[in-house]
Amino acid sequence: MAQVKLTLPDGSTMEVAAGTTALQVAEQIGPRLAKAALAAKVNTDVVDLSTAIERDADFAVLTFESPEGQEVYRHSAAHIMADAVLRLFPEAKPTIGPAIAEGFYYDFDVHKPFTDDDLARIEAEMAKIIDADLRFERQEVSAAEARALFEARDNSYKVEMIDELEEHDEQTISLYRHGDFTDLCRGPHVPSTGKIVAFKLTSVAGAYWRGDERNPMLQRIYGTAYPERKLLEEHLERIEEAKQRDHRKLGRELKLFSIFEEAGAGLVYYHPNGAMLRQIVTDFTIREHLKRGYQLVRTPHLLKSTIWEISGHAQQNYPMYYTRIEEQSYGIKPMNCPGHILIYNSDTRSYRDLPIRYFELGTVYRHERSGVLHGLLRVRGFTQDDAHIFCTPEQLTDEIVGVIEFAQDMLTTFGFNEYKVLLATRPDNAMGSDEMWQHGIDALGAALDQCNMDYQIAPKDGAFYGPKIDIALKDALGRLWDGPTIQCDFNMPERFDMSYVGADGQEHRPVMLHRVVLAGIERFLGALIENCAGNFPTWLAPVQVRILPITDRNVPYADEIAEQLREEDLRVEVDRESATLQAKIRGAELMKIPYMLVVGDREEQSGQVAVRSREEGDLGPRSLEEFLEHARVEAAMPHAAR
RNA sequence: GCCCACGUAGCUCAGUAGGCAGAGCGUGUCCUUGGUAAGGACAAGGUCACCGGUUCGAUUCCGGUCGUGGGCUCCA
Repeated sequence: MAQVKLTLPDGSTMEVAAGTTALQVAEQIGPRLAKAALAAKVNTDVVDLSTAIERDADFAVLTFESPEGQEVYRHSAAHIMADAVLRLFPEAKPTIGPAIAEGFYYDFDVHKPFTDDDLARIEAEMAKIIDADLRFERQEVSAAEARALFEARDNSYKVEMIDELEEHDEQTISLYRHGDFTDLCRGPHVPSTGKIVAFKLTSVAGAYWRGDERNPMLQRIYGTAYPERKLLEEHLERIEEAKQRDHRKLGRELKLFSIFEEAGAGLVYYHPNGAMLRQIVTDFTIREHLKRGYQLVRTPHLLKSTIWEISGHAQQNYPMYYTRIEEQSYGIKPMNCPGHILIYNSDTRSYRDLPIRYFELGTVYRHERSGVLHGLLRVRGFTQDDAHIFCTPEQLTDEIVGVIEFAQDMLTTFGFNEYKVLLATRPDNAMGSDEMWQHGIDALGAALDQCNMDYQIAPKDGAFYGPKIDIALKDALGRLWDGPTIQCDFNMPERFDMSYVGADGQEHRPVMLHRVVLAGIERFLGALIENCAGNFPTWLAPVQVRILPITDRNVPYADEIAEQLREEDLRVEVDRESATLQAKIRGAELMKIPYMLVVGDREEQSGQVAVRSREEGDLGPRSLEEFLEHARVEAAMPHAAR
């Protein structure tokens, strides 16, 4: 019998008889691996363990350790869930059910939404299916056969998917069956339902078919699955811990901000601590912009609606607010670009002036739909660290590199190490010539490469007016929120007839870049709070030092120390409560204040302070000067890493 | 905006099968003046989100509005 040569992930090779299944290969490598095996990877294809290997290939056994293995595992769990749902609700129509980052979901068309009680029943039914250890079997049929199968079940969703597969020239349609449940599915799957050890259905939600709100709303059940009970429990604990870092919870506890129901959804009120935090962040941002050759500008919140007609926002029905002043319609700005363009256009610009970089902490209002509002992460009124760069086509790549580096520096300085970068390309409804688009995309891509950024292409995800780079930050629960963005704009310069005089004495159209680094300050603060769990580094902490007098006798000394620290521009407060030292320490710890200075009779006599740090606890007594030497450094605004 | 769940004291939450509303924390006063994460006593705090309906009577049941949470979509 013919032998085939397999190259394993460690680079070693092994020979097996042609026709050997992936599972048999795993068994030959080792019994433990075979037991943990969920699927296999042959060259670049992820396949069932029952797949026979017919020719030489790169070969890897996939376990739960690998992302692909997790995906297979959870996708199989989704099938089991769909089976359980159909057993309990025979009229339900399964649509799609993929694995996602931390679990899986399945969308069903049902007459009545699922309740929490239903989830428990579905879980119980899933347990039965798992106990029965039913084999997952792959079956390949023609599109016609597949269509007949799902038409018989009156499942138009699956029929629609089969039609699309056919359009994409798929030769055969694969089905996966376990027990009496058969689903349209590319696969692969784990060998049998018994492989699923620990699972939990976490929530029900509405979701539109294909994510389009014009389509019917389906009922989505979310769940997750792990090969060990312990891993599932750890996952659930992680979620609990993440909830402790939720910026909405910390915002209340640390007295940072409020959103008042009676005053309007999505509108933020900063309390003294939050306003201080915000001020430090924006002061820092302004300084960093000035360092990088940006010029500060400032534009009004109201512009005549005629401006929004020129910009095109009015015609596009951009979700903005309008008001009337003496019979004139005004729009409340949802973005700052028109204002910056007016300033640019107020004078004749030469190529020698470019690039021009206008920067503004611009407060904008957008009518975000009620269902999407979320703490500070999605609001209706927010302030952007917004800039517009006007440059020549030749300057474009350098300008983009400058912004990417700026964004990297700022994210690093604020402690964000995890983010996702997307380069969005031309959508179907785009305006502008192919050349312009290609120039923009090339410039963005070249800049990303020059900055050694890992990025993914988001095809057709650009704005209609130009391609863009989006950088997304993660919140406590791992959800992504758009942060820095750099957008090329081929539309506005046309609409506002912008120009500069070139070296040739002719008028030219400048290239325009929209960019935000922190993005929405509100959103940035929300992400910042979650990222550091409210333990702001000393330079950002709204209160840097709290002085804790042990008895009322020591209050005047505490005040004296506070005065000296304020002279040094430290943010200090004195705890005057008639409470025990323990209680005062607890209070300061709960407020996550970086330094506590305990002052009692002993300190008063020696002229010292007893330092306690949030991170390191009791550091013992020292002179005020000694504390200050250290605190001055920590409290100083950093120079962005670069 | 759409689907589901929810809205009781400043916060976290009990409770009322329709009959005068509860706890802990926090706050105030008093006592206590203490040495590195909660000292004690007493007190004040609620049109049970808002508006309407059913009812002898609604915080509780029904409808609407506003808001919140988890999703969908969109976006900084």
